[in-house]
Amino acid sequence: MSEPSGLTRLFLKGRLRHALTDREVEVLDSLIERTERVPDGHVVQARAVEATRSTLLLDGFIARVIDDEGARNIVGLQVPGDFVDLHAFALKRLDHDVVTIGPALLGYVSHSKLQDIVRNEPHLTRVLWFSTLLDAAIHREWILKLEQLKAEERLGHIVCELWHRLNFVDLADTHGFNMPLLQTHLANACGTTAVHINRVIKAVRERGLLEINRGRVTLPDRPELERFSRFNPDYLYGKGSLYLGDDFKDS
Amino acid sequence: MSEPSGLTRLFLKGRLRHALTDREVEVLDSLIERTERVPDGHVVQARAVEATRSTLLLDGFIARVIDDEGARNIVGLQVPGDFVDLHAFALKRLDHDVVTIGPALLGYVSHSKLQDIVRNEPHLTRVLWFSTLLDAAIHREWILKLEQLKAEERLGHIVCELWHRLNFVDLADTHGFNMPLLQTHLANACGTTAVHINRVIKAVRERGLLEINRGRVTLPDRPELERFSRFNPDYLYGKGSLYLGDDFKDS
DNA sequence: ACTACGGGTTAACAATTATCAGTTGCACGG
DNA sequence: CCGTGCAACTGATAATTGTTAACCCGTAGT
Repeated sequence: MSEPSGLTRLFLKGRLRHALTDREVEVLDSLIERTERVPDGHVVQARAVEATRSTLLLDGFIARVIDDEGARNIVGLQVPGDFVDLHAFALKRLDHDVVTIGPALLGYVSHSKLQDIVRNEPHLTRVLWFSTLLDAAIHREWILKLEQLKAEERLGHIVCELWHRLNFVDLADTHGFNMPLLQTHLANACGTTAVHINRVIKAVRERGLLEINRGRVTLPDRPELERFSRFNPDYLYGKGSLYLGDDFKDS
Repeated sequence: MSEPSGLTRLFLKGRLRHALTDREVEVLDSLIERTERVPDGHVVQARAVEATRSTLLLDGFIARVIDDEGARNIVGLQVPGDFVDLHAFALKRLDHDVVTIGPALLGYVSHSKLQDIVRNEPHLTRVLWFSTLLDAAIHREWILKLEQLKAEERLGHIVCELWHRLNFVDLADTHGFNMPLLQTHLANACGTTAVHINRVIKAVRERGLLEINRGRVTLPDRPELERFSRFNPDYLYGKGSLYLGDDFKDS
């Protein structure tokens, strides 16, 4: 089950992974106690329930969801390599649900093992901390997007973000990427309605910037889409971005 | 300068502070190396600049700001007791600016001292981690608010949030609270324009739910405003909330 | 083959919010 | 005292988005 390649090989790939020593990578891999394949709509971690483990997303997509009077609202998305509820380790109970979109492969890490990391591995602890704050940086960009952009730009923005995040883990190609999100999900994540997102998808397609069908997203002219959506990938802390320096050489 | 009461006495007050031992409180207080009074608009930590210290907000208000083509957009607010750029310790460089709104009193903590904490104080480390994730939880609620609510409800929501957060640190009273935010700032944080927020303020005032003038916010009927704004304070992880259990007794 | 269903699509109309172009009121410096 | 500047406020109009109510089109099941 735990191959030489390592179950955690996508964790922070394209970001801070290079700051990990070989030993730390081994420690990380040894954390995963069990993997599980789960179906669409599986609740990985429910809000308000005391968490005793955290989950690495090995394959598939996951949404952070907050219920608001019956409606399920997406407040975040996760892609393979993301430690989807690592923050449940520090928070103990989440304020939201973590739910799969489409089937997914999960790897579980008990909090007692994380506890050992915090006690014995200061550098690794800091890297784990970093990874939870990466989500917060993405949250902030979503806030900006929702405050500032109109629906067409929001759609472009989220698509660009997904492309970059998938590209970090080698799941995107120059022409686009695969994803299981329905128009409903995109609408939800863009703070608009299914009807409107449909119009918007059409409009952006007619600009020649974006194709979405049957789980496949095509970006005929990504640079132009990024310009159009006022997208700048720096906030993703990718290698070479403005915000990811060489500051992790030291402990 | 460092009184017996302690400069960090507001940190996590009303939340996890009770999980700290007396010794840990002492350690925390010893972190503050220097305090400084700064004017309105002071940049506490600039984006993309390598951070060597973090800042505790002792008095005043602070905004998290992202520039987008000249416009400064507020993506978060901080109140006294908040460790406003603690996440710069794990991230090293921030994706946004941290800026005072009105004059403020700051307390500085060097990252080398935080480094010592991470090495020697696993429980305190986890509490600090918790405090950064609290901001992420607030980010998520803002995302929900921007996705779901209309301007009147957004305004009510942000005001309710501020009341609760200030109440944790004893800076709110039953009738309201003081704050230096202008209508421009509120508009910004609600993802709307100054013109529109002005109309919205008027409308909510006419409902008898809210008064805002000259830095004073009055809430004649807070429970009703919370209902109106679909506000539920659980996400603030206050004592007694659904999400803050007794899970921190252990290390 | 027929039906049910979920997701995508469209049109007409209504509600919300942005934009533009001001006015008012107050505080401050000269 | 006057002028300047900033914040608050307002009206008219345009743009964006929401709502409602459909229809289309595959796929799965009977």
